Amino acid sequence: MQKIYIKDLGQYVDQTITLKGWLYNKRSSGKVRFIILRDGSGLLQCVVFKGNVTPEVFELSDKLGQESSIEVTGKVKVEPRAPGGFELDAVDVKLISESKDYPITPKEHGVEFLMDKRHLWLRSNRQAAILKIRHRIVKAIRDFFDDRGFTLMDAPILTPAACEGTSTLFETDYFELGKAYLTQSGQLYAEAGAMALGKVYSFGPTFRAEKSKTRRHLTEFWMVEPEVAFNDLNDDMDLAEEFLEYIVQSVLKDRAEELKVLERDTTKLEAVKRPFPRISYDEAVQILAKNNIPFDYGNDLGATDETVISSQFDRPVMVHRYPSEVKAFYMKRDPENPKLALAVDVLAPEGYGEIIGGSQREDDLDLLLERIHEHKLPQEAFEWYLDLRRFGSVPHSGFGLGIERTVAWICGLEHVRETIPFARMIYRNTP
RNA sequence: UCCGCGAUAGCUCAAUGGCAGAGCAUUCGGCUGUUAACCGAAGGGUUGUAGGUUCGAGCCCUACUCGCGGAGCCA
Repeated sequence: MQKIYIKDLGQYVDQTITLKGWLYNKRSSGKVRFIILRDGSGLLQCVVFKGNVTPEVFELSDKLGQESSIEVTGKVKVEPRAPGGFELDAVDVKLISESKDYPITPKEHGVEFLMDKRHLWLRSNRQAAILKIRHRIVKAIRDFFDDRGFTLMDAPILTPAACEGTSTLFETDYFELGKAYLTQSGQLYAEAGAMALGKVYSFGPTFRAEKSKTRRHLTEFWMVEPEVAFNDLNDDMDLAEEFLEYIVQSVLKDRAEELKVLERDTTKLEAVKRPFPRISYDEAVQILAKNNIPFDYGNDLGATDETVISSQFDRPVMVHRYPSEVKAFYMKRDPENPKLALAVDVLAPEGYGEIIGGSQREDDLDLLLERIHEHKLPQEAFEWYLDLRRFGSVPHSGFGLGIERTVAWICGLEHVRETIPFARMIYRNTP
């Protein structure tokens, strides 16, 4: 049997149809019951008049608990007052399975309670809107790279050693080979892919065992990492700004309704058009000085520093050429000033912080070896990576975009925990 | 790891050291167009845990547990 969804009701005006779903909320007034039906595609008010249904059905419509699964048959009517523009004049209601004492009521709830009930919280209109926008962002990411000749090449999740040598990693036993670690980045593997296929991207979950406890951190998060052979830092920035513009404009075009549910100020998103401002680390430090923010030259930018810098602009800002000491070993140094790394961070507007980190990679074998020793990394673990410089090395660059921070920014959310179906955080790994 | 804040009904929150309260949810009743509907009634409590001060502690003190916000680190 053909299923009919609420989002398609416009095709069925004045027809009698059957919808399946869950009771989102209900109201009553004497001999009329109003049932708000939720079917995953949208919400619809079903009107149950006492005279239009059997006494048993009228009685049932009064007894239904929130989130009971039901089947409603009725005539589709145009109703300008209703959100979505339609209403169902019910002639029959069938109970599929009852729901008693549903814990999430239409009133306010605290964060802890909602996170404990995350498996049910996903049913709310707001959470559904976030998940649909996340999906649209992921689709935009795949479309963007697929349309530009990139090949998807995912990196392994279990890795033999730290990719960057800095972050704390989750560790697990790995048969006779000792320890394995959950990946913190697919980048080194993407570099191997770029040497094979020219333009690649990896897209998957990454893990950090850092004890970070802020609105921008998860222990498990998703990252997309393009890597392109023969791209220098400027090409990398060109790619990043075209990419972000494409993502934001795709969501604006196709998820206007969901952004409205979230009460997102879309004028802020409409401003996200190329070109993005590009400033050097030195210029960023000057902005901090101008705003009387104490800052020691040579340090990495902190969360408040990033907020101050990004608040100077109405679109994402690209900060490039950081002191190489605070950046990863694989980043190429600026030939014009070897104290600087050819790195770029893209800071989202409105205080959402760093959403992209990228760089041109060190392509010289001897310099890369030097870096590995400077960072006291075990050379044997990176022999395969060094091979990429031994056999036809070329300039190349890439970046990583954090999906959850991007979703939080585009949706205008307070915390990344709402951007992923089931968040993993330092003090929570359930449900 | 560090700094700050918090924990009272299923949920969100009140309660000068002196009777444990409200709204929502639940149950019952009312209303023929409700929009987080509304109106009336009822049930619902070991005040996070363990000690201490006091005639008397939800409230003051100590420790612990859990949570929230932030720092560092990062996307």
